Amino acid sequence: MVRAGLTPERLTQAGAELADEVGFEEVTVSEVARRFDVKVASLYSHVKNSRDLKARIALLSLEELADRAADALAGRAGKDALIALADVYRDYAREHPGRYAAAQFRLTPAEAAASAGIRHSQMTRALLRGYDLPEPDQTHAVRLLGSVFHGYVDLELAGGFSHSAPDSQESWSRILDALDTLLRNWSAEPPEGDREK
Amino acid sequence: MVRAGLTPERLTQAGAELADEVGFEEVTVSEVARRFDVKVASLYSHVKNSRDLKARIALLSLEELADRAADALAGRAGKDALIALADVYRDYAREHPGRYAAAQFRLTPAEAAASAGIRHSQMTRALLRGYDLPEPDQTHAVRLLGSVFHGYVDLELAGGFSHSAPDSQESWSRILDALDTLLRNWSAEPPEGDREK
DNA sequence: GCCCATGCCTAAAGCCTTTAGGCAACCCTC
DNA sequence: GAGGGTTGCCTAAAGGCTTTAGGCATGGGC
Repeated sequence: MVRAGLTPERLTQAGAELADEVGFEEVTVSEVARRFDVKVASLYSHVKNSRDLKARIALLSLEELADRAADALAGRAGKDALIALADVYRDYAREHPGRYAAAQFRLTPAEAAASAGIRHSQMTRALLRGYDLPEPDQTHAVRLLGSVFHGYVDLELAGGFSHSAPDSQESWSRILDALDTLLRNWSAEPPEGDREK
Repeated sequence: MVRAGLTPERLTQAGAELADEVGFEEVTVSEVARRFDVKVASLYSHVKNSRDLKARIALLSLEELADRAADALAGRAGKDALIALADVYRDYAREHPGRYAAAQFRLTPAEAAASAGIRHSQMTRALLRGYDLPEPDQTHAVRLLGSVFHGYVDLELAGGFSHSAPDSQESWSRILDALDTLLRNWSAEPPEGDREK
């Protein structure tokens, strides 16, 4: 019998495609095996278990996303860069919903440390150089941007903004405008926290 | 043999507790049955299927969250209200991670329409009354707040901000300050979109 | 006190995961 | 080019979750 030529990479790739088709949660070792026309047990020499397969898909997705982000950021700065980066996340999520969901997979600290996750925060930091924030604030801003990008994309994917005016693209643009303004005026704010609670 | 007294409500409640213990994804009809010391098949007279159970947990969580939000908002306005509402989401997610995850469950449009999801957007809108935004912008702002709250809480829960300075509480406060400023100056921005792309 | 409805049970099929052990195909060496 | 070892996929099997079908007994109502 002809060998199927399974490798962790090919399985991961197939898993990623499957994720985009049926949703990341529905990715199953069995279904991947079926797609290679191979018995399920065969996959277990290439992948530790179901969780391992999913983690690999997550790592692949983070990598792809980081590559796109790096591309988008090249040669841009300021608001231009902000919009470009934001659109990378949003577009990726729309093109590859399963992979995007995979990118949210809970990796172990060790896996996370070795993942492209690092590149993502580095790129956000690079982006923020254009806004010139002092250090503690830069981290706050990184977290803010991460939250908005992730939160918006996630809600949009969940169907939160569909079929209700104004359309999502408009909100997205307006929100990015607002973030740009916010970042440009970040320091020019009420001197210190007069926060309650 | 003594009857266990199963009802959809008690099953949902048990499911919610289970979710907080083991994670929403891991909630299983079998495990809930085990907790009632009852055979699995018995649950199927009270709950349509696994998906139905999860949807009920989602609805319960949305309801609880909305109740808390309503409480927190009562008698507050402006930044005070903003912080109170934001903290409701964050605190709920930290106290009940499983339920919080459940609140993100993809409901059908019909279920969503009948859920407390509506109350959530209404409350955000109520909160924004304190900032007095004209209509299209109000919707944009609702979406922005939803994105930040959801995004931040989600990333924090995923462990994104743990073990790295500055601590998460500080970023959270700073981000809410920034949002307040942003909302107060929302209209006072660059007249019209000079956005590219 | 009887009777029916309801509630939980047994049984069973289907699908997924994971491990163990086996045979055959491939590659490398002689 | 043949032998031999390694690697790759297979069969077998156990265990878990889901879901449906059909049965018996409990418990409330008459």
